[in-house]
Amino acid sequence: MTEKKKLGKNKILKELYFEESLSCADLAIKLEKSFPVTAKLIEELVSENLVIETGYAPSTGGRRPLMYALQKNVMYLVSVAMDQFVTKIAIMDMQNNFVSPIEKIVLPLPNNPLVLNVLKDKIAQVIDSSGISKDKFVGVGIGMPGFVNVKKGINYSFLQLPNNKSITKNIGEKIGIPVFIDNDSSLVALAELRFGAARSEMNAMVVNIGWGIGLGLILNGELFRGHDGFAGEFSHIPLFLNGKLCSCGKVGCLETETSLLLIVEKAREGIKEGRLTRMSSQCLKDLELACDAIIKSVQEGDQFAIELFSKAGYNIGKGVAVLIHLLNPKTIILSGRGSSAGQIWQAPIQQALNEHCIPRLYQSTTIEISTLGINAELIGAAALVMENYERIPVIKSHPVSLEMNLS
Amino acid sequence: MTEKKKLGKNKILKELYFEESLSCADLAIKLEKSFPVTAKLIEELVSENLVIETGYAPSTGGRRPLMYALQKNVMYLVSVAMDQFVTKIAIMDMQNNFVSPIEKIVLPLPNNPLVLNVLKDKIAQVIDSSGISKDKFVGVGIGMPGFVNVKKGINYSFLQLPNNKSITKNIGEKIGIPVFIDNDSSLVALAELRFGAARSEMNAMVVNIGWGIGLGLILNGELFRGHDGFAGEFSHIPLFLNGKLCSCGKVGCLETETSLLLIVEKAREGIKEGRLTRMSSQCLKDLELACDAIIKSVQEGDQFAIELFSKAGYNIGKGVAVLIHLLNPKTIILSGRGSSAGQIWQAPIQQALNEHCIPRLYQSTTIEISTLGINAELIGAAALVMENYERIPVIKSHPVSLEMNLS
DNA sequence: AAAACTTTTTTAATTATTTAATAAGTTTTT
DNA sequence: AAAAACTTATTAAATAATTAAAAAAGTTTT
Repeated sequence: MTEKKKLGKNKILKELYFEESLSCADLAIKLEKSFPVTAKLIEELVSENLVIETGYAPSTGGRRPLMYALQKNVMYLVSVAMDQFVTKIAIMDMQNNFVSPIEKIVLPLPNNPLVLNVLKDKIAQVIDSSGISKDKFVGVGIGMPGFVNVKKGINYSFLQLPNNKSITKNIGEKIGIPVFIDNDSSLVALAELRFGAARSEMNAMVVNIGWGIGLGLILNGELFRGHDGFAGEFSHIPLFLNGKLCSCGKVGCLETETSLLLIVEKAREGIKEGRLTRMSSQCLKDLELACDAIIKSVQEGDQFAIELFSKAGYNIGKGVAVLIHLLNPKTIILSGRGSSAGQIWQAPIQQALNEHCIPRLYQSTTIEISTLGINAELIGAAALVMENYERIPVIKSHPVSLEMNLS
Repeated sequence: MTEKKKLGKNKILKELYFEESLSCADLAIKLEKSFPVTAKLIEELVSENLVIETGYAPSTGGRRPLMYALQKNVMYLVSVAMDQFVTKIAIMDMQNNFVSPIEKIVLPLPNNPLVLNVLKDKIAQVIDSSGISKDKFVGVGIGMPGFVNVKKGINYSFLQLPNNKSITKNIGEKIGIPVFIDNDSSLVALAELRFGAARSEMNAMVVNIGWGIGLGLILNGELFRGHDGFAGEFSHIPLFLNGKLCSCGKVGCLETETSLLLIVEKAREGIKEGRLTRMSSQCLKDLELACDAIIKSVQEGDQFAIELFSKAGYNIGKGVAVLIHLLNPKTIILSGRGSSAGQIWQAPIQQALNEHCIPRLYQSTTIEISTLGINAELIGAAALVMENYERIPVIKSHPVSLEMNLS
């Protein structure tokens, strides 16, 4: 059927997005289709100018495979990464390149009824000023903190519409392009799974070290979201008997003992108390800059900064010990803003595991630092759109235009 | 192909085991095959006397579907449920009935090199004395505590063979029937998923309240085992700062604050200290009988017994709060030996969730008590064999014998 | 340098699935 | 009460997919 064929073609495009370049044999296996069927679909995609032949790959002991990749300048993605304070918007191509400068706007989410409209306007503006025709956009992917229901397109924490209406629908109607949303930490995990340190991993925990401690769970090779899409509330597991009130209203959450927010606060306090450090109270005023400054100090060997990260790392490790016991992952990936501090995390986390984990369990678990760093969420937002690519109804063929032939 | 056909037939037999009775239309959907193909396979299975027509089901608004079920007395399962002290062996048919009395032997696992041989002899003996011919047994399913690698057939905690050789292979060679092993709590969860309170659930946590606090995770409708098969080590998550040494060598594990073992110990202490209760130190001597006695006392309203369960329940609740935050399940099932105490668990666990869980999360999670009770592990062990049924190579046709026609 | 082996691609033969048409039994609607 | 709508079952023809075999292009071994 023509409907089934389209699905097959979309799957090929999706696979090529995630893998960059594949042979017909590879694709046949991934699609779980026979070789002849796959070859035919590819042939059609090539004639539609959506896919190109990229030449022969080195032989693996036999005939060299002819490789295929996505055509350039034919499809684009809009990716949006929001945190509690700042929102970043970018346009990405099918090779994971940023094709326009990353737009950054200050947009505080809590108690801000204007967020949705500002966001819509900004996305529209970015698309407009890119000069790329709208029908070349596959979709908009948005990552945001809070309790996000992916299927319904609702964020129960921020950006709420009256009657819990779908914000993906709302934005989509304004922009004219399909919209997908997910929790920020889930998208960080998705980015790591598809393009980062967890690539092709079957069981991995991606810890998003940011203003809170987020978690994206990769189970059986897929992002796990739970029954309502709220899985991964790592920040608020009750782990400490410290009597500290958390932003969520409970007491003793993991977040009360570790997070970048806490580190910045403690740094500010320390300086006030006259701790010896290369950091100044001046450079810690703005939250984002403060965070960058502390991480820089860590890398320059500042003892106070290292102490702050070590303590935070140990407490993350206590949380990770719980994860390892419950889910027996192959690897733990440290990602998000805080991961740029790099190897500093390893020792204190490992220490916590030594103390709180059954040896057999932690010995077979590795801890790795993200290579995607601060852009993980943006990459994940783009990946989110392509994860859903089969389900996007509109698929246009792109005939070879004159300019294209000339270029 | 004949190989593919066999696979399809085995899948039908498997589906009928788990669902008891299905129409051709149901099976076509489950197998993801077309109606004609499914109908043909069923026809063959009927003529091989493996499947029987059970008449017409009530109409759901159209022609009444002809239902199919597994033939009786054609296939049997051996299921074995081990705990640290006692091992139970049963023979089950395809309708989940125990066709022989459940054999119970005292068999302490720790530091006992004889376990494997005793187990093999006992299984052989049970099969022998059943009078059922060996070729009617599909397989042996065994649940056991410890770190079990399902695929490799190894238990790293007990029953170890030299060089970490597969115990499933070892037992299988002696018995002459395929053998499968899994962790006890995983099998309890499997039983609940297939025949119990978690039936057809997509996301559920099955808490196995026994001598420890086990956990079986049902994620995306399947039993989740983790990278090495060790997922669900609920008993040993570091949750308390109580300084109590756990059997695992660590400090502050969940198990140090809740388990049936702890309840029995505390009951014994309480009586020694002269607590007012209907229990006597006499009836608490034997561990299993003690446990039964305390649960009976709870149901009879004994205040001391209820107090013990309430405290244990609250601490289980603290652990469950962690599960809910991390995995956002739809339901929590209390199963295993302790679940026979029934509704007594509800209040203290709910209390702990109120205190330690974000409202949005626990409000959409239900807590249910198992209906399978003490036999959950045995049922799960049988289900384990059938979960793997497609992969079992030997499949015999069972021609209608004379006696069968006469009966 | 030839033979044996791998891997990919192509083609033809086989097999499976979908579709459509028919029929039978039920429920809902008119 | 009869007609319409719906679900299940059966069959045959049309369509599509898989499998098997063979060819092509390389690599490795003898």
